[in-house]
Amino acid sequence: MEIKPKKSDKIHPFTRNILAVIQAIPEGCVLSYGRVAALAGNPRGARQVSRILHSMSRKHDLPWHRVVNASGRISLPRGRGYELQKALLESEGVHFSPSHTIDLSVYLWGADTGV
DNA sequence: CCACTGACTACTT
DNA sequence: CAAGTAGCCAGTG
Repeated sequence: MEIKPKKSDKIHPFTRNILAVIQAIPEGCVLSYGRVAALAGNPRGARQVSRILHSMSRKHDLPWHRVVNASGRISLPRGRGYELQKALLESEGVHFSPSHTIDLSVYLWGADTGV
């Protein structure tokens, strides 16, 4: 029978790439929205990443907590997941700075020790 | 199909 | 560092 992609071909490949990228993030590492979007093939799609997380994280098992903004900070407001994300990251070995920021030079996926 | 929204980013003041 | 402005693009109503 003919091979049909079927299955969620309603969404753009970009959207699906985001899911793949996020699921590919190793523990103890993080990625910025812009980075995920770039790896997905759309360096301008940072905003879409957040949207996808909202829509897909419910049905997919996405480690959304490994996604932070370009400043290495959690974008979620307090009481809306901020503390949850922070807890999940710390549980994976990600340390936070005194200013609630993550050292991207150390934890950003693909980044070295910063040296 | 049009309008609005949004877990963003970068630049400027 | 904070606030304002602009660009960006897919999901939802």
